[in-house]
Amino acid sequence: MLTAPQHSDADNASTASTASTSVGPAADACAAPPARRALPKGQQTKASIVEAALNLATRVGLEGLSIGGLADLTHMSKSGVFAHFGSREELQIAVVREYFHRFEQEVFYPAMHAERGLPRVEALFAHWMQRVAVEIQSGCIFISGAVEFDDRPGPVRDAVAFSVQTWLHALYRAVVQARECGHLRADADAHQVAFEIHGLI
Amino acid sequence: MLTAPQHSDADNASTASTASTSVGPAADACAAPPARRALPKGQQTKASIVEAALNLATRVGLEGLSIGGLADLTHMSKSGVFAHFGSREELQIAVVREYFHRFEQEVFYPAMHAERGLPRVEALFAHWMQRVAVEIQSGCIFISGAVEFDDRPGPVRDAVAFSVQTWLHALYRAVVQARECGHLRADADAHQVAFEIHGLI
DNA sequence: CGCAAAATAGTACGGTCGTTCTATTTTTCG
DNA sequence: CGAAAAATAGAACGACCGTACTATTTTGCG
Repeated sequence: MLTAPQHSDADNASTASTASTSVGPAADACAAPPARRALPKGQQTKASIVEAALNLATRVGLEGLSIGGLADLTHMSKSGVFAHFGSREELQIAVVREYFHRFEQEVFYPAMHAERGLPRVEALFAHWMQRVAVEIQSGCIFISGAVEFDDRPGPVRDAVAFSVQTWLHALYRAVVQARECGHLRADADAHQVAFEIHGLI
Repeated sequence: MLTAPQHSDADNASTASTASTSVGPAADACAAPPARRALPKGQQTKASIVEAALNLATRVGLEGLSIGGLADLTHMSKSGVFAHFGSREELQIAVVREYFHRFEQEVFYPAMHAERGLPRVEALFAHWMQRVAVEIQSGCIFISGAVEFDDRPGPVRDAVAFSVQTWLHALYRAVVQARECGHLRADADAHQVAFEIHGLI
């Protein structure tokens, strides 16, 4: 996990990350040996719904998501889709979380294999750029979400803000480390640098 | 006008700029002497509707505009509001145009009083910043609009794109002039400079 | 298998939306 | 003033939305 204060993933039991390859804590209550149980049908389709929602959201924004639309895309009934989330808001939040999760997987973790310091900062930047390049023509959910929920307080806004801040903080730490390693001038303002890198994108 | 290829304002007859102080062509079919005719009631309320829509849109985005909502804000009936535009899309376009118009008035024209070259570029930038500062906490329609209509082709998107491009082009010209005046190094990429100024905001 | 539980479908309700149509009021102008 | 024209109101429509409720199907497991 990035720098999450707490994530409360236990009570939710199903953020529906495509494959529950347990990135984090890894220890469920179930002490199942290496024999991977086929994940209960439900979460499977829930994951596919979130997948579809993710694709859709990058094009129409979080606010453009509709349960009926997703029902069509996934060839299900509206109520079938609805049942998995309980509300539209929960669905939006699930999408944000999943997006964040992929961001972790595709940008953050790979970059951690680079040496501390400037190389790591550069790796973060490179992976980020790569991801943005793929998304070009669609849109980053964090950005569009931030605009959409700019002044609309609520859980969805919170989820977006949390994700963005967590990411920004990780970027900030990498910059600090780079300075400690002497890769950056000692008088460089780490916050400022992180912010500017962010702004570049 | 900025650098508008053509604007087709004649057929529309009523972009409802608060006061029709005829910035541009100035020559209507009516050859009225200095005696300003009170503008026909209709356009007057249309202008006030656009005004309200402008305020609303900076907070909820172009996509968040609803005819019913505006009807409440302006103490009119939905159909009363509707009649002025004929469609929601037309209303959105009217808002974009009005925003553009104010941008002209408050950013572009004042800056033209500055000397050609760097001073003018700086004036453009300063007025722009000033406007953004006032809008802070609400939002620039051009930016939110660009995000919202990112991949939703249609007249509204076109209107937004046209406005942004026109503005950007004006900025570009100012930069070119600055270079010609020797205020900027000759090898500076004008497009790049304009783009980066834009990015700063 | 067989049965409980989970997943999904189906239907319906109340709400908002953009739009249309028809009346009524207000403005404009000869 | 008075008639034509413009502006506005009001009610109704169909579409879509999120959600709640009740069947029905499918899954998982002893």
